[in-house]
Amino acid sequence: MSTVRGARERARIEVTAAIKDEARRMLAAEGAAKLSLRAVARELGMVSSALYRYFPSRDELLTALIVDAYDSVGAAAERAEAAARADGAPPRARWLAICEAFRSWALAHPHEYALIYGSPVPGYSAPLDTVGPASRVGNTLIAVVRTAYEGRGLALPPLPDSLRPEAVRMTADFAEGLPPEVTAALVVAWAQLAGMVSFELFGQFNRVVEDRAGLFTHAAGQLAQGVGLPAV
Amino acid sequence: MSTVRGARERARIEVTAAIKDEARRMLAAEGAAKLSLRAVARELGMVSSALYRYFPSRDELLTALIVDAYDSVGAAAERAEAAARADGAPPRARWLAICEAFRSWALAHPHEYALIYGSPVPGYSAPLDTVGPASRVGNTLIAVVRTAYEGRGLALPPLPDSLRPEAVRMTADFAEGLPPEVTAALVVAWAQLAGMVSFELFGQFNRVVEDRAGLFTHAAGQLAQGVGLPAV
DNA sequence: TGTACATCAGTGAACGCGCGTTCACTGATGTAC
DNA sequence: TGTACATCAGTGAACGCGCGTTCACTGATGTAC
Repeated sequence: MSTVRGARERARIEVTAAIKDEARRMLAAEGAAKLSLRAVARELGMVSSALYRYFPSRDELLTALIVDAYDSVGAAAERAEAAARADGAPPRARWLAICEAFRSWALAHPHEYALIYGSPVPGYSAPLDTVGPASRVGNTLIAVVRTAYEGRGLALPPLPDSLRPEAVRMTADFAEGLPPEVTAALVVAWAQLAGMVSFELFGQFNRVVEDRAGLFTHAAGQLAQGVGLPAV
Repeated sequence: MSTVRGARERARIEVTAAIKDEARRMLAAEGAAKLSLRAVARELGMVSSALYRYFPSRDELLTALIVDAYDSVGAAAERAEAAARADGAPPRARWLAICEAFRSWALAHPHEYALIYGSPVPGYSAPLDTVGPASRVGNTLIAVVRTAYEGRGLALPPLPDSLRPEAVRMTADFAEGLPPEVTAALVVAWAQLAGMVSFELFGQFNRVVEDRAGLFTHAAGQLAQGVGLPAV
């Protein structure tokens, strides 16, 4: 009954997926601003109004793509971490694995990256559905650092007194169990990690950096240091 | 003769400026994607075709805005550095002044920031005219660090052997006189600085960080450390 | 198992919109003699 | 200083385009009796 729903229901799922796939393809080819319902419908051999059976508006389609992108990069980060953990890698190596996975995903999906980490799409404001998926990469980083700190107490990153209340609040909000010093350092490291990737992807490294992979790996290691993960 | 050119020439300069001002205003209100020649003309009480006397296409207008934005943020960084230097501030304080000026400019001009440091405008590729203005902030950071290193030799940031050739090349290209270790650290720090600002501006800190100014200042200090600027 | 009705995916035409760009033009400003 | 011509800013109409969204419809799939 619930598994073998009628042809109608299965068709609906398939068409919805086909629409998202095609939209993703256009996103990759042209960017979010050029994504149009009409173009997607055209490519699918449907009439544009038919899409309204599946998405009530263009913004809803965009939201679905955003959620999918967050889930995609989140899953990539989680996979990389799990693989490193399965190899018995220490926390620092798992941190680096996540960083590399993040960059690789971004290079492979530049427009999806831009959609979620680039300038907001004008006139579009992300609904709350995106909050959960948006935090998957960050949570993976937090988890790695947490296990490192649970294993053995480590030297804490510096934290100015003026920032301590904020660090305590953030810890309670999404990094329970970590020292506040580490939470603050983590948030900074995460923003800086994305900064490296954004500069590479958005062209700021053109005519400046050539060995981008090398520079990124180096920076990711420094960031690991910054959150207190031991060098060896 | 060259100073008191005819009314025609003066008018041309004024109208060109008015067009750019209005375009900047629309950029601030709606973002780059919504910037249209027709809307600018409408707002200026002209007919849209008249703009073609001043800019041969929409892309040329965009380029002018991009160059202006780079110049604007570059000038802000240079002013902040000069003011700190005039106060006799040491290199670290001048570095921090630049960082704060960068963030302040970004918060005051979010769409201009997005235009130059956010996702590239689809279908638009920046011409070479933008290269010079684009490097003003970076050059200001380089200059501060250079004076610190010329003053007294300081502890060098770590640099893996595999990255040394690239660091040497970058040094020769745009940071002559610095140790390669510092050049590499500088490029990383610059990308990470922008990463902090982008996360704040593009909404990644929503529901995560509240004391954004505090976190940024802390991070900017850490970055100063990272390029070898002494804590005191 | 067969029939009557309800559901719903997809159609096709239309609405109203805004866009970049071209083109022949008019009329004011500037230049040469 | 005055006149004839050249330059050029701005006009207004038009071209061709693509967009999101609505709406009345047809016809196939599903459901109840």
